[in-house]
Amino acid sequence: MSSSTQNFWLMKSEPSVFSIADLSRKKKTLWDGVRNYQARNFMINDMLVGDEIFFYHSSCEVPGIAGLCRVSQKAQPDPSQFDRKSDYFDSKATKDHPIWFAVEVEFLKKYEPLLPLSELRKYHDLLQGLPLLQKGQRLSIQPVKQEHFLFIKKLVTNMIS
DNA sequence: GCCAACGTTGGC
DNA sequence: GCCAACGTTGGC
Repeated sequence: MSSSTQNFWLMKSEPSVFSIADLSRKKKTLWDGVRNYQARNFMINDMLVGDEIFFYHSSCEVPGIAGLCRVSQKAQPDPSQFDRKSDYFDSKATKDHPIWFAVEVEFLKKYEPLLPLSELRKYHDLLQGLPLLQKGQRLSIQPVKQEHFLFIKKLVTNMIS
């Protein structure tokens, strides 16, 4: 994946914690609190400024793709790992040797209504290999193939019009 | 609330 | 390095 061209992603968030509406209000946010090595490595190694991201609502009444954002700053040490009062505090991390990283993301669009997971499942043939649709897939940051990304964008457009 | 699937931890 | 036990994720 580590090319200089644009990559595409899906990032999960529980809307009760941070929703697409929150991002549209803030415009930009540091994607902190990721505590999974695979997700971290995607941020460090593969996420480029300008990469587009589906903002996914998980663990909620209607899980699905709730909007679009993009990487506005490359990965930097996640400050929450140093914060004793944070849920994301990590006693093993030091400023010289941070463990966790975060990219900054910028709001682009809110999808209204969101594109439900149940709707995406109807296209499992066309979306073959999309991590989101794979059984047991819990990764909070997932790569999305360009063809899948464009197809899903089209679904959103058709759904809204 | 249930539970399958997964990642992490820690004893050996 | 193995693997059982545990904690977490997340759809339903």
